[in-house]
Amino acid sequence: MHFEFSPIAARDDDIERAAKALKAMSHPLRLKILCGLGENEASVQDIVEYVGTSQSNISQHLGILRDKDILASRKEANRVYYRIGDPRIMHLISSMQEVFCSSD
Amino acid sequence: MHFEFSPIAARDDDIERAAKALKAMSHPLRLKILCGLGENEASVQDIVEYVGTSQSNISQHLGILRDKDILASRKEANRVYYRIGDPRIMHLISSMQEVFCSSD
DNA sequence: TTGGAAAATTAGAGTATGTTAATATGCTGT
DNA sequence: ACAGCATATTAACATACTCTAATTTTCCAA
Repeated sequence: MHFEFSPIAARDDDIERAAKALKAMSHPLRLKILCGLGENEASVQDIVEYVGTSQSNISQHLGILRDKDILASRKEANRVYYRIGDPRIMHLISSMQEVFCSSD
Repeated sequence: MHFEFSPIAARDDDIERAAKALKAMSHPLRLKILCGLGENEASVQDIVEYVGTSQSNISQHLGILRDKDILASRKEANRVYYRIGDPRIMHLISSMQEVFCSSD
């Protein structure tokens, strides 16, 4: 093996963690939720309107993001507000925007 | 709707493209290949040894990454060499390393 | 041109994901 | 306690993924 592996190497646990997070983010609706949220928070209803699908569907997607600690939630009266919980995830989303969004 | 959506807004096509790319990268073996490659290139055999699974399995994962234009390939004699084709993808992988890898 | 290494393809089975529709839970105001 | 809105959960079905094992293709060397 004459070449150099792992110039950007990573431990296998890091790989696993990253892959799980990416997988959770790699659904169009979930990614839209994350990009739409940005630094703000929004209620489930707000998100339903923004994304444009059923309440049940959104709730399930939010559950996935919450379970993976990508979103944090806060209950206020009748409503539940979601926000991006981890600043590192926020950073990653910004990077993805730089890579994939043409808006300069 | 009293809050601000889309501080990091993105067009739906951008979201779709990004989600597809993320999905392709969000498998542990594929992510390991990408992180292992970095700026270098490697033959299929090298990758098989590095990742540690069957040739068939690696070839299928490489095919997925190639189809999504995440990897480019080059044939030399008997072997096929793969590398990260898109500098933007390279940038994204670096960002992910910053976010997920503890190595400082 | 034949043998063998390197890589790709195919088929099949098992598992996971995503959607819809229906139902349940929880909270608020009265 | 009750009515009604907001959110979560469940079940069922369809689709997509992933792995293994077997086979095929491609290329080089003798």
